[in-house]
Amino acid sequence: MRPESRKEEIINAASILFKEKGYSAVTMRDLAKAMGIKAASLYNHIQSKQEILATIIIDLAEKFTNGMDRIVKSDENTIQKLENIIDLHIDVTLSNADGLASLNNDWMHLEEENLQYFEKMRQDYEENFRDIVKRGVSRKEINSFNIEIIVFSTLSTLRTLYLWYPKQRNIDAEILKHDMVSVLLKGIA
Amino acid sequence: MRPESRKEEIINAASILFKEKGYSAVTMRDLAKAMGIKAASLYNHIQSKQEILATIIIDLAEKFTNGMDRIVKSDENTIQKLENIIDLHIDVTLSNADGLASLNNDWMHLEEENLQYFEKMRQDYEENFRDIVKRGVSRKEINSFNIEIIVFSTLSTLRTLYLWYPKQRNIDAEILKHDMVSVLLKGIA
DNA sequence: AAACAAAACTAACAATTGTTAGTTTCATAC
DNA sequence: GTATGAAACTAACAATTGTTAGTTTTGTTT
Repeated sequence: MRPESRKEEIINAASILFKEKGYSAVTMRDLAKAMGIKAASLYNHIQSKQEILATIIIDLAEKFTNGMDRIVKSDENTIQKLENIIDLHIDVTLSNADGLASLNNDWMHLEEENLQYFEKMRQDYEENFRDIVKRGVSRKEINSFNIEIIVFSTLSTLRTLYLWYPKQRNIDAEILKHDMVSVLLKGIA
Repeated sequence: MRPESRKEEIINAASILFKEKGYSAVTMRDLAKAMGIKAASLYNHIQSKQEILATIIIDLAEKFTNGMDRIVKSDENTIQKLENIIDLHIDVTLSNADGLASLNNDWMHLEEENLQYFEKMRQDYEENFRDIVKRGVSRKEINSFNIEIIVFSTLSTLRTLYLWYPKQRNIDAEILKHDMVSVLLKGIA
């Protein structure tokens, strides 16, 4: 394991605080106290509070974007693609559950270019997802329920994984993936 | 339609602002500007910023609690109960989509008794939900996937409805209920 | 027109905010 | 042991925060 730089330590501590109270409610003094130093000392390592938020969110959004691009390019069928999307969300959630809270709840506090960049990535992601579902319906690979409802219900479950996963003790990632696929794709009734 | 009291107008305006930026990022001056008055004037109608948040969240949480209590007491089967829960979420979402943003994202900024009261209601709600699913599995009314995953995926979809519903133009509530039941209970693949 | 209540206003407060400037501490390399 | 760079510190700033006190406006009722 590569030792964390001081900057990475600060960003990880910030991720946890942002998850608990939200970006706006966390002060630089809160963050400093969590690190065991004074607020001014943070600025030896980071440029601004905003930079911390942007780092957390943009890095994660790019992981999703890159993962989705790979899946879109692949020549698998619809079910396989959906399974890969579920995998992607589980992998990202396992690697940084804290940061996902900021991505989901504090993206609107990004400034300027980063806000636009994020919104573009999110929109593209949803459109790729929707296209996969659409194609699956037209090929009769999945049931022809209202497409928007399929997209919404699946995506909202995957996006909320970060809230739920940490509460499940020692659930194996592979088992989680398998059961997730079952519930989301095969229904419960 | 009963005319809104000034206090209700303020709370509705606050719900919209809280949805857009979160409780902590909305200042009393922001809220006043949205109302077309000065910040100090708000205090002729409300006691504090905190009172606004508590009113929004507690009222909604009680709607869910009361609805769930009715469903639990009923002698319908598991599928019917789940359908009624979906109905409940859709009804509450239609009646106050803005306020649901605060309930979902800003509940941790409630103070003291209200925070405890809210957390108790949320916990009871989830336990009632889980018990219904458990009973459904043991009676073989629904598939025996991992119960926690069923609870989580269904609940996260229903809880996120408030984000998605306003973007769907003129979708009929009855159609929404029907399709929602199909997707959540019968699966998509 | 006088009285009254509702609802707005101005002015200010004490506390907290993100951030900067300049200085000191401390471990490591020479 | 002295030089160096990383990382902490103290002290302060200008702006913004929720809120209060006291006053004026507005519209309705007598």
